[in-house]
Amino acid sequence: MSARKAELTREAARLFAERGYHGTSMDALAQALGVQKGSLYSLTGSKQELLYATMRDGADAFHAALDAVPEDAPAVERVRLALRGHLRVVSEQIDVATVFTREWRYLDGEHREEILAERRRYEERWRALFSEGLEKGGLRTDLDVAAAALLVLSAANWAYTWLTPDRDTDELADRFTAILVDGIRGYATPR
Amino acid sequence: MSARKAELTREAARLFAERGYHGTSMDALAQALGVQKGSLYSLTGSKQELLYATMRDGADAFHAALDAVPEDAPAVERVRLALRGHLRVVSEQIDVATVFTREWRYLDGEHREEILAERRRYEERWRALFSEGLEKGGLRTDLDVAAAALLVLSAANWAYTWLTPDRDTDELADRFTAILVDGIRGYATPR
DNA sequence: CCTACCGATCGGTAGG
DNA sequence: CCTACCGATCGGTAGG
Repeated sequence: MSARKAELTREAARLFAERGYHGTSMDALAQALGVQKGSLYSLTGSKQELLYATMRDGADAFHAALDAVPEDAPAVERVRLALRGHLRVVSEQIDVATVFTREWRYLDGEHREEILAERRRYEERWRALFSEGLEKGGLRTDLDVAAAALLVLSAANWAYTWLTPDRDTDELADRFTAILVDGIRGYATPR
Repeated sequence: MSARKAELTREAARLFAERGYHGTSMDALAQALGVQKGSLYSLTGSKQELLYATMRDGADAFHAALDAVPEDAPAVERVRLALRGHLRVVSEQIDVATVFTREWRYLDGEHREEILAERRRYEERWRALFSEGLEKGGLRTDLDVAAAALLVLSAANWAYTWLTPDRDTDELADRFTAILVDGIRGYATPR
């Protein structure tokens, strides 16, 4: 992939994140790159293709973050690292993460099905984090695994709306984990 | 407001939620109502006005839900009821909640500022729930109030993507609260 | 990478 | 609520 094409893909992600897919015209995209609209079509086949490229980047980044979580670590530790990984992707690739999280519905045809499958698989892997923790021990035995996974992943999926580059995402992930692990109730809990 | 105008607003919310503001044409909206496009303009001044009407409905519904949380209840109970209220709005007005949560950025001018202020105020009220709980007691004294509010409200804000009419939202809110209150760690915590 | 263009569709209006 | 229309813009293409 040429440097120019990479530039186009990056700029497309930025505009799709800022104005939405349907709110971004090929003309605006061309202006952002300093060329005429027609010139874009030597670098990409269509606007849809640019959306799909961003989606693939997002799916790959989020799955790679989960791949880095060690399988043999304690359950609570795995959740902490998974959350760190997710927030790090959002922070370092905010445009890609935003488009992946919010604009997937504007994909057409097979690409839509493919990305939807990636999203489902990602959620599935998060649920496995909790269900494996329950099996191997480390999580309370009466834990509602589905609800716990839904709670954490929901918070993670909303992060693109408030994460700014200046925030320490690792520390924030650890704060979330601390709340999630020991709760908010007001009496001493065992350390 | 005539019944016909209410129908238009409802249908606009539905299409904005399904296809996004920029992905919904006035022609598609007219078709959904079984009239010609030009006829819509006797019921509304513009497409923006329809977006704004939906936003107002959303802001009013979410704030009304928080109004119903008693001020003198214990902190944990207030969080539980606030979460119930939020999820109930999402469940009962899924289209309005979706548009309010996801499409506010496509509002122009003063309406945009107004709705943004409503959203900020809503978040502020959630944070107050936690900070008041910390002051009056009921929450652990070492709680990171900002992180706790961000965690819960983030999860709530993502709910429009997975809440279906068949789910018992009150029960789900209670499950979330249970996890949040006592944590997920695997040893007995005091009841 | 540009110029010039395609048919289709956009939000909105006039006049009835 | 309809018909007929407005200028602007849409994604995309041809030919260079």
